[in-house]
Amino acid sequence: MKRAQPLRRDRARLPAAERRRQIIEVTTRLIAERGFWGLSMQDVADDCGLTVPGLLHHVGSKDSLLVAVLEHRDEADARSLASQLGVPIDRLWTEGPGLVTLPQVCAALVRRNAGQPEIVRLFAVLEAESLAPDHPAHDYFQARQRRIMTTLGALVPPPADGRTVASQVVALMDGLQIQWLRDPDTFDLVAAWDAAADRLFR
Amino acid sequence: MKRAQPLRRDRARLPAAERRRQIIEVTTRLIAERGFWGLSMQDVADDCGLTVPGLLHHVGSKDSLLVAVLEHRDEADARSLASQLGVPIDRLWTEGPGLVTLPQVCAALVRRNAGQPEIVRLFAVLEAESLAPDHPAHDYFQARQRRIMTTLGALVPPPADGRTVASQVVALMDGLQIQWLRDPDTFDLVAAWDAAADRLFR
DNA sequence: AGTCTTACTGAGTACCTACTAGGTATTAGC
DNA sequence: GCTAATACCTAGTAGGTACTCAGTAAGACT
Repeated sequence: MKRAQPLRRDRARLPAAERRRQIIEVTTRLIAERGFWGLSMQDVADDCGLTVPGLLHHVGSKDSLLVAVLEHRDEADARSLASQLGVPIDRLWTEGPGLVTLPQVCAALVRRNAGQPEIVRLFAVLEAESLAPDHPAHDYFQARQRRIMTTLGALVPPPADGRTVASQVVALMDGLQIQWLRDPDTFDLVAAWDAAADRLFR
Repeated sequence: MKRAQPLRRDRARLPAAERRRQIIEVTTRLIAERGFWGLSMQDVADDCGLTVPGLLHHVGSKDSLLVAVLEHRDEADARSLASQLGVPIDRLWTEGPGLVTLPQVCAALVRRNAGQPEIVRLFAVLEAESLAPDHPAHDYFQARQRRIMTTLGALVPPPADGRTVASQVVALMDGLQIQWLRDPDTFDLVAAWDAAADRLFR
């Protein structure tokens, strides 16, 4: 992580990996602002300090750029969540009961999200946009929802139905996040979640 | 309300009011599918069986078309909700305690929404898109959120904090609706809400 | 120093964007 | 049946869209 922002306009030829990281970072921000339909390759290229064909050289197409952004996020999120809970990444989802509880995971998730509003907005916008079946991220988000429901549901102790609880937890988190994003200065996401969690978990 | 769907392609000259209704109906569907950034006047015109200038003759501009759609929805929703609760429209929000309870309003809302997935999607997509400050519906949704919080919060009995509860209720509804929209065939919105409401309201 | 790889550009394609100006033709009122 | 209002069209503007092709030059390897 060197300086990412003060990019040089005058002929900055970067190694592919670094340029790709920059492109994904910029795209993440722009999708959060305008959605995927509203994203233009021109804008991405401008913010990276290169031309549109130069951008396409790295990402191939607009659709595959979106996929790259999503995959990058999932990877980073899993890594961060694991370290925040003090659990090795490969044990994050495989272990069912005992290792971590659902309230713990949620608290960690919310606290992480509270620090990166742009990423949260990216997912909020794409989550809604991708409801349309022909959206390039439609399948991705459908699979993601299934994955989240099963993995979170597995953390719920037997008496209650795991999927139902997971569904409510996810709904509440998503909804609170949107309210927070609309009014980030006066709405305290962490406090709102903790209050809601008190009600939801018995 | 005559037949709205089988529109005639061959020179159908409609009175302004009727054409406007059709335009709003079509636009509602298309925004639900693609968002506002992804909406094109050409598509709206095509689905109405007229040209783009013909469309602009009625709505003026793309932005004002969006405003018209939103205003139309609010109006229709208020009317429907009032009749579903057996309350006159003007008394819907003005009366605080006693007339209707929060769980009642929520149950009515969810049941109505369960019957119009396209409208729900319209709001889900626009709600996320309009988080960006330069979105034409940004102010509208900010005002809407404030309005909903105060009016729903006023229905909560004194011991609890109205705005907090309202915030949780709205979050849960929004979140469950998205999950439902992603999987409308197997996800039962009304059942999911009733289960969640049981947990949330004591 | 020379070769190979590759990050990147300039020019161009085919098409879509919202929107305007000015006109036509259908309808409503008298 | 005439006139006025208006629903709608054709043509055009100025600009944006993703993407392709062929070439240039910077860096790495030998």
